[in-house]
Amino acid sequence: MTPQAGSPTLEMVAARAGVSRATVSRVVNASPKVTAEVVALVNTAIAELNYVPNRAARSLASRKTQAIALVVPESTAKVFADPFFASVVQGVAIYLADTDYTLNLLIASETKSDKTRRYLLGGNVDGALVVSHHSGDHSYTHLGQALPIVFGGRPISPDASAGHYVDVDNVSGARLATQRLVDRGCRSIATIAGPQDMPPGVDRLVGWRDAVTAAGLDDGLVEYGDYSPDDGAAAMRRLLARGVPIDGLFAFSDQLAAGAYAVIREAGLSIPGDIAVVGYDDDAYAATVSPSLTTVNQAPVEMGAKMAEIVVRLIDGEHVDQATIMPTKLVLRESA
Amino acid sequence: MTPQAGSPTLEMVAARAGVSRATVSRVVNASPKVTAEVVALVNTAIAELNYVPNRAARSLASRKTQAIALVVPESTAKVFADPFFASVVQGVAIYLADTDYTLNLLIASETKSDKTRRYLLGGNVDGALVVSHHSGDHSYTHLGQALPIVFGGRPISPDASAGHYVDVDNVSGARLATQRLVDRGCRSIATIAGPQDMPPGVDRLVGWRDAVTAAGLDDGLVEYGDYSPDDGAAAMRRLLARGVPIDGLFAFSDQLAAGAYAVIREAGLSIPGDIAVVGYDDDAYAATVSPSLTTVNQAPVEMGAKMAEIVVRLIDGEHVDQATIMPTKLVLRESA
DNA sequence: ATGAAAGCGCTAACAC
DNA sequence: GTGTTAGCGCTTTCAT
Repeated sequence: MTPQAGSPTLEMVAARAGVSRATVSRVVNASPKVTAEVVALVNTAIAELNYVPNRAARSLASRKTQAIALVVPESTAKVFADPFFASVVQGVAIYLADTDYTLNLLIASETKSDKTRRYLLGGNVDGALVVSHHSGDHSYTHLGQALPIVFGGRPISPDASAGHYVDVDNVSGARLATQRLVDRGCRSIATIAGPQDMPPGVDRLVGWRDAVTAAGLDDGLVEYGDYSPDDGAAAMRRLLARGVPIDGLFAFSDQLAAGAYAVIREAGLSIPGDIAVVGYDDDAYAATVSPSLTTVNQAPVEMGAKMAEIVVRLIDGEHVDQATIMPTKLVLRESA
Repeated sequence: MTPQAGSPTLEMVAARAGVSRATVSRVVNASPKVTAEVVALVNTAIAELNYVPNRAARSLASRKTQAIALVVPESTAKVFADPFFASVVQGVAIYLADTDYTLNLLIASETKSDKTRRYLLGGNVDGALVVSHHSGDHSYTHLGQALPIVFGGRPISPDASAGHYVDVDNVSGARLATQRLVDRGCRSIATIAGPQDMPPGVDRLVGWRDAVTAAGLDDGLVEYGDYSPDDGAAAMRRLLARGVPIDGLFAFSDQLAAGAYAVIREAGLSIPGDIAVVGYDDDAYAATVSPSLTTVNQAPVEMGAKMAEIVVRLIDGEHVDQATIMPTKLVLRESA
């Protein structure tokens, strides 16, 4: 119980176990070529001393940081307000908690984006994860040459240099949602779509159109909005104003559906009686609202975990496909 | 433009600037005693070489990590699903982005809580932040002796050893909410309270009671729930079943209020006409629902920033009061 | 004000 | 299988 300044070092463990520092290092790093007896000896010393390896020293010597950066563009700072991204972060963190990697959370403000760049290139991390609202915002794409990077969301135009990414299958998610409407007998299915300048908006529209035309229905009932309840309400109003009867609605987000709900009620129509509706995201609102909303769940936690799994494999030098698409599932509730 | 393996080192900068490594180090660390000319010289070399100091080496030599851990107990993994915590995390991250500290996000699973402990004590970080749903869960409290720690949320029974914490003023938040009801003329104000085994629940009840009794009203209209919409609905049903007229309701969370909304409508009562209601949290639901919900905003982003500010000051050896209480504000909307 | 030199705690050849 | 020996890139006395 000799009082020691600071924490015990590898050298102290070596002394106590009566072996060399190299051997202790081997044990700590689970090298296969160390006698079982020696391993036991060393582990005992480690336990007695309550030894914890010093990361800085380890990184310096091994030239590995055992750290992974999670970059969140500040414009997307609401990321955390968005349950989808919050869950992605959670998935990443939980996955990494089971590895020896540490997670460095970075808020990359636009103004000093090269502070982030320097950080990533400065040898502070072994790899990086980038999540953004603007899946097109791959301003870090070219860093992919310098260190393993995995993006959340598909780049606008995926080319060879776009790097690795994990995306959600928006096309089939939307198709699933719309098919549900078809299956329950809807014959006039409208959609409140999102902006067409970003992949999710484009893909979901494709999915909706796929299902609608496959069923031999009209694919003209489209109005656009920007994922907010207000936009959803406005779009629904325009849809109703067309004068054509509508018996099914697919909204590109639960928030958009929220706005539509209000307008449908105002019009004296019932859900799902007169109009069945399906949303997208499976956010907190979906389960809470009345009637509860049938919606598409994108398994964001799994997506985050997958992203983390991929950087780690990339760091280990493994080959990983450029694109990884996560499946979506339909959550049936009362609205459709 | 000599091709160099890896990134430029301090030594290379020194060579290029024609000074010693010590001098470069001084410039990098903004030491006051270096001639302006030399500083300029060195900075030029740094810029030309695109030099970025190696963190590991720096930590090893200085015995500082320039990193702060943000610990999130896994039981609270839904933290990210909870807008309040998500915002706290955001506040922390944004604050630290402006400092030289790096943020290490840790999900501490109960099962291997000492992996976390070892990490914190292993010299990996200079300080730590702990946020938890169970503000009573201060299982890391005693680590406060070993390194600066700041908790989010007040400990069950704050004593000298409880360490530093930042909390929201739940008492006055609840008082504010209830007073609003009093001010608009409600004479029979009920509350759907949260569990009384945690500080927020206790404090908000105190605040409600304060305001209600100060107005000379009955303080018996209390029912409990666990912050979910379902519990809110059940509690509201019990409240209505009492047979006493109610014209005002204070719910301990917006989710609780969501449940109450449904029941109030079922009963054919209007909001705020028959019953005015005030929630707590100002979550996404509050603004979306109809009528929009008057609620208490706890400024979670500011709370996160404050926590970060405090650890940094603690790390710098400054004295900081054990408790820091953040103010809350009432957000007026349609429901009250 | 600047330089020389001695490590910080660990890993990684290379010997044995 | 285990020990020896160099560093990894930086900070920091201590001289000058």
